[in-house]
Amino acid sequence: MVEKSSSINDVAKMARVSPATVSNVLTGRKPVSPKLAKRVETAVKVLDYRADPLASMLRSGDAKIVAILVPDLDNPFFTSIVSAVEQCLGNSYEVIVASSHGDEFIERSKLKAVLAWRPAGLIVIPCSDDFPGRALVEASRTPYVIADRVTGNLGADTVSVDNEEAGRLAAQHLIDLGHRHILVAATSLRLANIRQRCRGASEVFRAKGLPKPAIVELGFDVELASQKLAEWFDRYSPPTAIQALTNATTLTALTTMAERGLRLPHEISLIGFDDYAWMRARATPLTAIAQPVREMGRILWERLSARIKGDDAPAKHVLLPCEIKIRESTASPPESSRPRSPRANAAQALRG
Amino acid sequence: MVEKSSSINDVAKMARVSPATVSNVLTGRKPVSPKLAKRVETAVKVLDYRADPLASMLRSGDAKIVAILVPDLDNPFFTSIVSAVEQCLGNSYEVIVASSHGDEFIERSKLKAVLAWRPAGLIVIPCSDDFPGRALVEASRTPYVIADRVTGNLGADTVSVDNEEAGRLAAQHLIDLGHRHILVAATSLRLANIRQRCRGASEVFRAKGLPKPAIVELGFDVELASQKLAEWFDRYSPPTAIQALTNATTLTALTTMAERGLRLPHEISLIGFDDYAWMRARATPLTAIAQPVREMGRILWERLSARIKGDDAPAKHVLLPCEIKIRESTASPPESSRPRSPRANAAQALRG
DNA sequence: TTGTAAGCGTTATCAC
DNA sequence: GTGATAACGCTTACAA
Repeated sequence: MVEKSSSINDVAKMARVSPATVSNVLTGRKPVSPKLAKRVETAVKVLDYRADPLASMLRSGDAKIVAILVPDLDNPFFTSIVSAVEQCLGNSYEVIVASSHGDEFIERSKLKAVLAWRPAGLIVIPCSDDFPGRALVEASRTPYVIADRVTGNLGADTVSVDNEEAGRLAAQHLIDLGHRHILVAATSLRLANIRQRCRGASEVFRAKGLPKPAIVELGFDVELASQKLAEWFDRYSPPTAIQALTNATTLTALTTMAERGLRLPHEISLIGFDDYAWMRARATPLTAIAQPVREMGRILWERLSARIKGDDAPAKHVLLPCEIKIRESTASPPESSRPRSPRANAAQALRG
Repeated sequence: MVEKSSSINDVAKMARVSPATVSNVLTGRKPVSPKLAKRVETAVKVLDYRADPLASMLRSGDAKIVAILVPDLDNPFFTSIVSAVEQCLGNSYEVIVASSHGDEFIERSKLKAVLAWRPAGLIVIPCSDDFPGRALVEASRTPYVIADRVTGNLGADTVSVDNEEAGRLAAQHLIDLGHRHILVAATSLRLANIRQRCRGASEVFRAKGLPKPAIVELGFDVELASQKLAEWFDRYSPPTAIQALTNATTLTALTTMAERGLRLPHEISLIGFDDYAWMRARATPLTAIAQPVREMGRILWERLSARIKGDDAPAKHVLLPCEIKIRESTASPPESSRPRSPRANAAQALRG
């Protein structure tokens, strides 16, 4: 025997009021006399009633859903954002997640699918700066906030870290340690946030009158990335330090160094991006640029919920500061350093 | 000017048919003559129409949603499951995710919230074996599949890895290398899958006539876990090898070893659980027990979609094999703690 | 095969 | 302050 869950009418009947009054008690949109309100509340408890969100939404146009669209659900940074937002939502909103798999076409189609549910709001990490899907979102008039990747000229709220500063922080640390030959490991310069991190690094070098650091674009394919970095090492002499611009390139740098037996920090210094447990769980814990993920989630929701509540102030662009966690993967460059040939490394390895 | 998105009536009007016919063309529930069908299809294209999923669901009772409830959205294993499932879904279903934060009470409340959306199906990684929320799910008659954590006596489909074998695989490898003093690092023995991994390990030892390995329960709090492991090291003499039973305890083992300056693999061998990029991106890549995550996602969806389609065969319990990735964090135990055998000596000599 | 009309469970409107 | 009643946009009897 299937128990049909009770509807607003059942509650109304039991409380001897009209369904409208039940609705008013529950949503609080209109005042109800305490006496009737109490009757309704007990009926709700007895019947274990909860409003069908679908019917309620169908009528009101306001679905208690926040949609989150990210480029990749296997990237811990993106999932940590999802997690951080989820923790802010409590019981009042559900989360729909979707992944664009880094593809603008999929992004558009997922956007359509997700918007069809008329979510109260949308948080999106676009897979490209121009975010062509934006038109779709705006046509739907769904409140939305762009996270992480931000060109800045879009008319939407954005929440990201101060990428230039992140770049500066790392470069400054490396320069302070005496490094002059730094390799900046980027994923793709087609992303504004990556370019900003590069710019931050370059800026510090220029300010000191030093030549700009080299930049290598490793892409998003893990296998290919290691290969590209290895090729770079072969073509040019290895740098004395690597500044990774994402968690992925941190991993790539580590992989290539492990393959070549280059030891942290004395042969090469490495400064990672993001801050995960595995970066600390090492004989040589990684110095890293930590993004304030929890905080990002919090602000993302703060902005979005403001928009949901009807805030129509001009777009705000929140820039959160990163923090440098200085640990042991960065140190002064080796004495003999300055451009070294791969051969020289063998000699050095013998010392270790 | 706000463009109201077109409804089924607009399509019907443009195609000069009834709304019912439009519905029948789109859902395919009833046959429609090719001529009208074509008219409808072009109208749909012209108006860029998509049925409002909420209205459609309200009427039909079938929401194109798969809900996924996990204990922790910051644990990469759980998010990798979400990701793997998401990739199977294509465009026909949306994903609602929720986290129980490892708390049965929250689990129940999230379950209620999520079920209120009448998802077509539910995938759940319960936070405890008895899964008290189960009653809720069954009362709602939502098709569901339990993943990862499985007592086996629940009347639901389950998909997990062969945990005993996972435990055996690791223990066998360690024994083959000559280890006799192994520490098994578990999160909590209240979880059946963890107990099974333990049992697998113990079994191998018993079969060889060796004393059972020690087991330490580290819990789910990262800070506390390191502390507990450190205490264990202090109380008993450190083992020659650690067999981690989850990705979290792998990290804990690594942290404690780093803190104490214990070097892999010659002072202690470590076999990790799960297989992430960071485990390979090390001077000493980690030997690890890899769970077939993609495959789990695939089977999870295969089972769930079968149930959604009405399959009412008795519950199936799928056990997927783990794979051991032998790398360099495991080696023969150091001279002093190892029974002498020609084979072990040879191995040691090679490593010289 | 197709159209008409009746809901699905809620909230908004508008009388009272 | 409260209660009928009419939508919301769709699917599904049922009639044609």
